[in-house]
Amino acid sequence: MSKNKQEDVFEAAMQLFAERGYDGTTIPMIADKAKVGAGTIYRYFDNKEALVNSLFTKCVLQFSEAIRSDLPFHSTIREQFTHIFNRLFDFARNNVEAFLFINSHEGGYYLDDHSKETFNDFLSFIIGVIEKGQEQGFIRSLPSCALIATVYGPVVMLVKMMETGELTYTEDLLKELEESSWNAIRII
Amino acid sequence: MSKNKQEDVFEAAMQLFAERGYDGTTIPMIADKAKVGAGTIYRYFDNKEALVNSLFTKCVLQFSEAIRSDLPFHSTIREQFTHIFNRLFDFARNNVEAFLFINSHEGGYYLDDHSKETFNDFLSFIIGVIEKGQEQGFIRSLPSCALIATVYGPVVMLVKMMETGELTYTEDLLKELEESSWNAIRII
DNA sequence: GACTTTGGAATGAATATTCATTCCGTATTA
DNA sequence: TAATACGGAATGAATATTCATTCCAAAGTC
Repeated sequence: MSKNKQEDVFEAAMQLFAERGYDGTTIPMIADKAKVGAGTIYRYFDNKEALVNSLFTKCVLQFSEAIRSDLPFHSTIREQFTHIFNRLFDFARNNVEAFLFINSHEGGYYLDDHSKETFNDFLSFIIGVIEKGQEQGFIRSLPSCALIATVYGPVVMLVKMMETGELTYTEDLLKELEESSWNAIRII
Repeated sequence: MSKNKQEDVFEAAMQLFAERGYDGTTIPMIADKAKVGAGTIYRYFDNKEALVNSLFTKCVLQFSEAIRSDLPFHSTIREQFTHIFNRLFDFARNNVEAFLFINSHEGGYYLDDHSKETFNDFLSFIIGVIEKGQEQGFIRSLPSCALIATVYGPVVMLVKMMETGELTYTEDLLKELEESSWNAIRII
């Protein structure tokens, strides 16, 4: 029998939300998967919405931390890009459900202000890096959100493809993808 | 009073599904938005699943047709790429809901074989173009699905951003984005 | 140490609510 | 007028949420 029921609920909810979406997942489904009573979930969370918001911020913070930690601020933009791209992919591969959960629930009508703010804080950090690269003349002068889409958009799809088995991860593939992404945003 | 109720239902369902997802959208919501009675929906569709599948294939076929028509088969790959990229963006901008609906529902557990097949047919066409480009030595030797992710992933995010007002469309932006996408997949 | 008390955690059956689907009286059309 | 389309209330199933009860580990008592 598990010690930390809240963690069990988080884990079960994350898997189900990632797979079936917020509205496609019922509280009994979560309870079953977490092996707790349905009522137990309400000891930890006010309601289903509070659960999804709590889980969302938790995942975003983990994600943010994974990308931001150890960023080589004083290296070249090219090296910073490599760091971020690799961390992004590492996180996505090691936390597939969390990554897919974040992407499929970002923008959901059930997210509260705190969830949105947490996500935007993370985006601001990335935008900062991009703008420094642009000032230094290495990165295309596209709107920063367009550059984020250029790099992040493919990663989301690629991770889904790896999850379904359409695509197999190798280190060489990662290197190719990184180069490809860099070519997309750099000034050539 | 509208003449074509089925079309009204399709339109309302598409908007709601695109915004709130399949499970987050109720039949009464669709009926209200379409200004028909809930029962009327069942005159045209067996049930909610039949509706979403019918709408999905309809949207995919429109999308597919928009991309495939007039493709300059005998021009260079670079020109074919321009054609596809521009058509893709045109379709997405002129049919935002259809485009977002397709992307957020592709892979849904409620899709039937016919829906999946329709979508895969379209993918096969794109893969064909990619492989020809690879044979000719213009396109990176990445798995074709990875190349699709590289081009398509950003478009999905960009269209969402334009929808929320984060990003504003201009012809120059489109040109920049096309160049950026091409740089991502071409052999440099 | 053995026994009792206690308070919070956990449960899952019961309740309240929402939703897909049906049904039937009315309106429209041919 | 007969046939068909329509609307929206009615129905029953599914779902979120509550709550009376059980369980259990730790504290208190002898």
